[in-house]
Amino acid sequence: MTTSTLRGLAALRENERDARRTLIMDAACSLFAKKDFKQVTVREIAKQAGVGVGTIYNYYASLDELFFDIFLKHASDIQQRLYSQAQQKNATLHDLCALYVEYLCTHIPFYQIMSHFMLGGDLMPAATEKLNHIMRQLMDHLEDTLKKTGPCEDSRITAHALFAALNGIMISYARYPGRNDDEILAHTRRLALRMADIFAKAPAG
Amino acid sequence: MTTSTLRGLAALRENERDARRTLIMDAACSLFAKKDFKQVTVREIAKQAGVGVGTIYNYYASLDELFFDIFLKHASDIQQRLYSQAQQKNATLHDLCALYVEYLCTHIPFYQIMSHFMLGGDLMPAATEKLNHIMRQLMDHLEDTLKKTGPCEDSRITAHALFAALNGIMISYARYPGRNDDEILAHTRRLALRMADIFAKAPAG
Amino acid sequence: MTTSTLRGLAALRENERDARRTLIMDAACSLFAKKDFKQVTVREIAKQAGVGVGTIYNYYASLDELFFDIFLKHASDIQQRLYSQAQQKNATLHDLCALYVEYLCTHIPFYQIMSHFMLGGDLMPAATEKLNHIMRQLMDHLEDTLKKTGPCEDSRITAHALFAALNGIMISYARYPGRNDDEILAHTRRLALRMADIFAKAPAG
Amino acid sequence: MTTSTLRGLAALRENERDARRTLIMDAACSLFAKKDFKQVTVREIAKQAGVGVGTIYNYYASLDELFFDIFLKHASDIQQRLYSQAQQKNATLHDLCALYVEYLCTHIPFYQIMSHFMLGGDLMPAATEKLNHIMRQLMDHLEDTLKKTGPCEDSRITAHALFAALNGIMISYARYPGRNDDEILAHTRRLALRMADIFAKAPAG
DNA sequence: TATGAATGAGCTTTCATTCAT
DNA sequence: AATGAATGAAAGCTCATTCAT
Repeated sequence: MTTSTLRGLAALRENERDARRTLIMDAACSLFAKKDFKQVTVREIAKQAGVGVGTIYNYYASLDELFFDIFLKHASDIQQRLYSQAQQKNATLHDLCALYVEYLCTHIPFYQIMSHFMLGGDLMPAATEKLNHIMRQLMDHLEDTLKKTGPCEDSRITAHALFAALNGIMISYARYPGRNDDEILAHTRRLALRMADIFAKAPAG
Repeated sequence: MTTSTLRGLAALRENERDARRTLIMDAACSLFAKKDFKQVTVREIAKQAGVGVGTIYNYYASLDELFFDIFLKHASDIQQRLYSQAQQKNATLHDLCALYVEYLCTHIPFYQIMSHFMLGGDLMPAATEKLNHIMRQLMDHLEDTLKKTGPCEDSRITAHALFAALNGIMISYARYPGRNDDEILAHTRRLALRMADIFAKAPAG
Repeated sequence: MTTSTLRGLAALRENERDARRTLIMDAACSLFAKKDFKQVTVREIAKQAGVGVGTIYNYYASLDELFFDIFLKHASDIQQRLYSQAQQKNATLHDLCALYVEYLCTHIPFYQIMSHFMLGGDLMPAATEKLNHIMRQLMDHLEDTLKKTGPCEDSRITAHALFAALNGIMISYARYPGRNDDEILAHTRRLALRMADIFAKAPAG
Repeated sequence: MTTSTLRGLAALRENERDARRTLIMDAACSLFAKKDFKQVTVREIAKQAGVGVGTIYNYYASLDELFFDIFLKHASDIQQRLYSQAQQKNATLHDLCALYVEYLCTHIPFYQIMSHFMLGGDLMPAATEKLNHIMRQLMDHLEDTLKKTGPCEDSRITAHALFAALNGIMISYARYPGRNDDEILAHTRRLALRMADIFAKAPAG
């Protein structure tokens, strides 16, 4: 058996491993549609994924790690979308805000997980680093867009504020009691656009 | 025994009852300092409060009810502070934003509970109504302040946006991993002020 | 204050005490209509009776004692009815059986309590003695009726058998799943009459 | 691994599973000797069985299900015995009655559980069906024996009456206060035989 | 590597009983 | 005598995690 064959096998195995992880993540996500992510149990995930309970622990050291992985996947997903949007001509701050909030609004579990880790979860150092990396990228993107929109002296802090403001729309209105999904989507979208308006006119600082 | 004596006794008992409720709430809050509010158990609260487990159920039908009561108490508290601030001369949007965010920042458990109920908690109808009432009051207050700050056509939606933006500061930075409490307080305060700047210049809509 | 006055007062108090006990028993019985007697709580009884929880313990040392008192009351009640029936001309074994089973069938909680004490309850000596006394009276009554019905050498054991047989109708059919109350009453009644037939022709032994 | 090996393994597992269920049932039954079956707790059963608490819930969804399973096992057991007895030559109604009552008398917990489900327990539909099935079988057996014993027009209702009468012996005398086990066994046996006498001479109806 | 039965600490909640008023 | 708030042991049950196969 040659070295290159070994490398090929290893790659294959790595691929398989990733496929399994994705399988498990997807199973978990599909359960989030039905219930609060904190109520989803390992057993349910295993059943949904069609694997044994123990198998999950071959891929994740704990449930929290699985949840964090799901978070990363979504974060990467949204980054991708924002980047794609930016590639298009004339993409404005409005578009960015709308895209971001719509994404959150249609991926509530992602938002719940993010909240979980930001408000109470104790992340491991490795996770913290990854989180910071993602945040920095996102913040860069926001800052760039803000700069294109208008002059802004302290653009970094404004980017932070914008990020906060958009997240806040979710926490404040994503499950407003007594409103249905369509009403909520309409309201959050409207707020996102208003937020873009306001930040577009943000004073130089 | 005269009528007035009876009334006195009843009042005393009512006071005592309130004192006990406060005792229990305070015990719960003090535990929130150490762990996520969802991880706090009845037993711990009872021990902290120096009462029996059963006693708690003499005052609250369930843990969720206790948590909601804590939420109400804090919501009322912050309303009070905002109102007091507004009474003072020259209270600005900056002051309001700073006060609100500082309050949240120094009462994280309150924010966690709010998030819990807003993101996933199933509130009973009575609770929902109370929640809506509080929200309306707060929104009125924000709207008033915005109007005083400058012309604003669609001031209600702007108030909603401001509320969301301030809450978002918390979710986004209140427990930013790798920073200590002072740094976080400084950062959130700075963001609150920047947010006030931005909203003060909000376009008429 | 004279001795006779004191005696009058004492009697008054005794009456009042009995009235209270009856009040409590009736409250408990009215709750039995809604749920299994084992599920009825002291709190509920107190509320239904319009007295404080502690008051019940002024009249009964424990819940079991209350239940036993209820049992005694019903036992006495049914004795009374059987006795009245016997006073009438031409009262037959059929009448006795029908009356007994109908009584049980319309007083299921009584039957449940009886079962509770016979199958598992540890009675205090005093209670045991009372129970035996009642049983002896009932057995005498059954024996007398059997003797009137026909010659029967070992009439005592036959009385025991009849008593057992009638109770058995209840345990076996009082809550037969899938049948409504009327059907059950009809079936148990029919069985009671058949039982009377059979025992009326009981061999001399 | 061949198909037959797999089948072997599956069978082994099924056997193991049954063995575990039996282990748990036996543990529960052995506790019934000491206390009312309603007072037996999951923890006690687990300890007695030498397994963890959670293990029990791997085999039964609830305590009630375990109890019902115990009931089924005993019901099946007694059916078996009655059937075996019937196979022998000259098995009479006396033999049947004696066997049934003796079985109940030496398996009081079974009788308690039966009473529990018959008097108050809410059975699931599936359980009700099983219960009815068993009852029908037993009743068929009683009816057959009665027919062999003598002419009997309405033999079904007489079978019902006999079943009730035998059960009644238990509820009425199985734990008669003040008598020891031997006395009780002797008395119930005597009553069972008397009952057989009486039913053997049952009028045609 | 995949499995899933076993585990037991841990949860919320109930409720008979007590006792200070 | 009447009260009802306080109590805490005890209940049934859950579920993340482990580990022998």
